[in-house]
Amino acid sequence: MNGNPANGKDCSPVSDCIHCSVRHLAVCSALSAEEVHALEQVTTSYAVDNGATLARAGEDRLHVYTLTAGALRLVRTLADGRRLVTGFVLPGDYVGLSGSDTYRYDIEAIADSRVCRVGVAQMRELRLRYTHLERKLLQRACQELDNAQDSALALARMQPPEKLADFILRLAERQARHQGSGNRVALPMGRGDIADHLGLTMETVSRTFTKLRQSNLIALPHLTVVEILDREGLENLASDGLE
Amino acid sequence: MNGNPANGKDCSPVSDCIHCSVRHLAVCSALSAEEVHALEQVTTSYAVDNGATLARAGEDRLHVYTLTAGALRLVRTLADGRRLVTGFVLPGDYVGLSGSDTYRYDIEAIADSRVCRVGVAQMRELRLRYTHLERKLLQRACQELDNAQDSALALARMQPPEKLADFILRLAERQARHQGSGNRVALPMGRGDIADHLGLTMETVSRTFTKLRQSNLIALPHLTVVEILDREGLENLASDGLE
DNA sequence: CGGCGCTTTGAAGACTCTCAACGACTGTGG
DNA sequence: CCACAGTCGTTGAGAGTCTTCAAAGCGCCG
Repeated sequence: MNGNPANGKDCSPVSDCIHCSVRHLAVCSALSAEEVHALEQVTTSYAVDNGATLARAGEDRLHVYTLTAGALRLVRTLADGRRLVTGFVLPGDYVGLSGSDTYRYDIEAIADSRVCRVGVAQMRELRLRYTHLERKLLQRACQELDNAQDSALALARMQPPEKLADFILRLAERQARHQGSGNRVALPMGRGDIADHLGLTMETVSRTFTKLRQSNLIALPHLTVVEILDREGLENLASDGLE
Repeated sequence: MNGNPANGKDCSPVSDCIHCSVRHLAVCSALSAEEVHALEQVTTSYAVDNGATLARAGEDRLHVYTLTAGALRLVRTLADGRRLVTGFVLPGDYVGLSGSDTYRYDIEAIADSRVCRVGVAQMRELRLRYTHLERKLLQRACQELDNAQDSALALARMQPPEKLADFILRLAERQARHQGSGNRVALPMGRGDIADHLGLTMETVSRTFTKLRQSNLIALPHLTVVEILDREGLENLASDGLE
């Protein structure tokens, strides 16, 4: 509810990137110890409460972020309230690859989170100074582009069970980067968020979860946890892409 | 029909980038005259017949392309034939921003075209040598990312008339970069391609065209030409994005 | 001029959405 | 510790929209 991420407590203006738990995942991994030091000078680490908004669509794009803990959602809203959740941000992800001067989506925390914030101007300077960083960002942008195209395929042409299977598998793969967790997938987002990410309604998402459960493809030990029972079956459903 | 782009005739192994008609639009614009010369050494300009396939999904990603004339489509196909046209490529556009070792879509010519082809290895070398180029590619990747997110919003949440209005306006904007043409938009792609780009059927696209025509928003002087009669009305339909 | 491919139009049907009520879980206050 | 209220998710019935299937129209090229 608090629009301002700076909540006084739990905000360290100078960070400790070297010991960062997601450094191996984040774009910072492109930097040497010395270069990381330069990054620290312009980085602020913030705690962000669940439900807080980091930025709103249309505002001047003043900062870029790297998530170190928790989860964010990127949301675009049409005039009449129709929503698209462009993406979910997990620890190690970078938010700031855009050609626009203004934010193109709201950035909202869906769990108690922690972000590293850098001004776009400072980031630009770092990019110019350290070509590794620019290279890493390009690489990241290409990956996100691939990812966006996968999402588009799902949005345009898949049926609800296929969409959900695809979503679960891709989330599982992303989480596997952190914990080597096998078949349990955490769902930090609500059913409505999943619906707005897959172009469905919350009701359809709910019905589809039950369908997958009744088919013994997944189990739902908790509202926020999916257990993959039949990975092959899920992958089969998600069609696994190309012809 | 011809899978091999090299058709013998009309293929200049050494190009003339300096006088290229789309140089101001393409990524090459980041290069100095001298640097362009280095690019020329590794570039081949090909004529590509309408209907020809430049690459297939799954093949090793050996080349990147810049389109200098004509039009291409990028196509992903599911096992059962469902298609998504990921995007249309117009002169000046770059095809090759991907994190994958293999092509993620078929690249097909939908008009008699001409491309500049560069090997990925050579391109990588140029990127390392000329940081302008890498910077330009990052900028381009960010723009494409923005674009992909706009497409996702349309795919997920817009209704057919909104999708089509949005599509026409965005195509018009892209074509305006070339000819300063005002209200006439060329449609190099067929109705089926538009359908597979917007997540609809060909029939729905056709019906929606007639609807927009009957609403006096557009005219269709030819199958392949749209004339925008009421730009404001179209933009209104397309909702123009944010809340 | 005739044939072929693409597009348009029409009618029936399937699917998801909408609307509505029920159920489960969480956190709070008595 | 229990009861309760609020939020979020699930389940059900009906309606609307796009799709599917089918046929006719149009333009292009031989």
